[in-house]
Amino acid sequence: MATDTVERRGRARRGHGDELRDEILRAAETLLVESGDERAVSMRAIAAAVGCTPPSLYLHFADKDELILAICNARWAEFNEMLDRGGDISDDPVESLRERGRAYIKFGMENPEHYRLLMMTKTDDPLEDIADLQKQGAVAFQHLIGAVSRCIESGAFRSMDPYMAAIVVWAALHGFTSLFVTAPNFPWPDLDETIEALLDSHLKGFAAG
Amino acid sequence: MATDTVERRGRARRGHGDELRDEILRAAETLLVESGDERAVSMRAIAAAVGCTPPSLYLHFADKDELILAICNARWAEFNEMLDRGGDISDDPVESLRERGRAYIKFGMENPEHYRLLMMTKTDDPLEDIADLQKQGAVAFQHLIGAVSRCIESGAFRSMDPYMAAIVVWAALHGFTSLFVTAPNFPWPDLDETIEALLDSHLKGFAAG
DNA sequence: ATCGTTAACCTAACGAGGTTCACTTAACGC
DNA sequence: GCGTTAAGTGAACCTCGTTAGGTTAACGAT
Repeated sequence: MATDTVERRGRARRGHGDELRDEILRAAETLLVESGDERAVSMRAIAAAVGCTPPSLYLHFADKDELILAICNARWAEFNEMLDRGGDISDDPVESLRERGRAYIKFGMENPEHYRLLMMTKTDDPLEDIADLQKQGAVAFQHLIGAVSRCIESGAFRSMDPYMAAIVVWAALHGFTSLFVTAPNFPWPDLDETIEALLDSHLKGFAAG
Repeated sequence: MATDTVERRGRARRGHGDELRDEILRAAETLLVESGDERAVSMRAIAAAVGCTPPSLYLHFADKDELILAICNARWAEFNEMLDRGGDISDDPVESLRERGRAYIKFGMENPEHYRLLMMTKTDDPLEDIADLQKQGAVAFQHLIGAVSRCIESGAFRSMDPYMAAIVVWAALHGFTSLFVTAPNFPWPDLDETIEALLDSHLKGFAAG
């Protein structure tokens, strides 16, 4: 746990106190990604990386949870963007859903620590605190419902409740992604193949007829 | 965080030092279930609940991780038993797989904290430490592969790699369970219905023809 | 130039957590 | 009774999140 203390950053000019906030977020994220371990992201380690003292963090975040939440918010935006880009690849509704699924799993596998924070951390914080987070998650889910709905409307999928179907798809994507993130050393078969099998089976299960 | 200090337990008789080990595990498990929060399970809280001092815990467990691991091991045994009981309900392979799935989700929903520990905690401990745990998880997985294989052999499922298919089923079951455990306040549709939809879609996806 | 105000920080400390080390106490065989 | 030793303490160390209160430097006004 090499607490890399960096030289002290100079004081910000008046009216520019918010600059510290960004530096904190960047440092925390770097710490998270490089260590790959949430426990390495301590308030003290963040402060050391930024070049300030721990109490200074509290000028911008009420507590550690809020700091972590801020990181998550930023990542959700990126996540959503990736998913939508995936969904936009094809005009065919089923192929579009498939690409959305690929993008989902890809994001999780490439950003395991973020995925863990976003999707695998229990949130029993009061609802106001995580309103933004919920909103962004809800957006992702709404888009997924939309993608499924288009498959149904196009006649490719049998008639079914899109909400329910979206949950089933989400469960499958999240299930594989979170298993992989949790146990990367499991003897997974070829990953691309697995992903396709997973998507195949669902799309067949939903197919009309 | 009412650190319920219980009256001090008497010293065990000579040769019966291991009795403390069981008391520790029971106390830790009670603490985990009643608080529903992993953070409430501190070494100090466990010791207080047992009626001994924190250092005494280290007579039986090398560190906290090992203690938690021991709880997991006990629960895996129970989990596996539940799954197999579910699988034994029917002679029809597909229905048997379905019951196995129901049992899986049921266990997770009824034991959220245990499920979180068993299936959602990253294990980058050296492999020796978690060998038992891996073994028990592997047993569960082998049984699942068996259940899927019987579906294929019976002709109910199309010809496919059972290993791959088992992973797909596992991902779906784990996906729903872990989502529920992580966000119990999400507006889930009727749970039984969701479970059936989830299983239906997969079984249809695997169906022969 | 310098002074007062105040935004932007820091020092020191608290309590809780995991863990360790040196020490004590009580159960048993003799 | 008496030594041996299994079975346990007590006090401390270090890290962590967090807070209360003090300090300092950037700026506008004079």
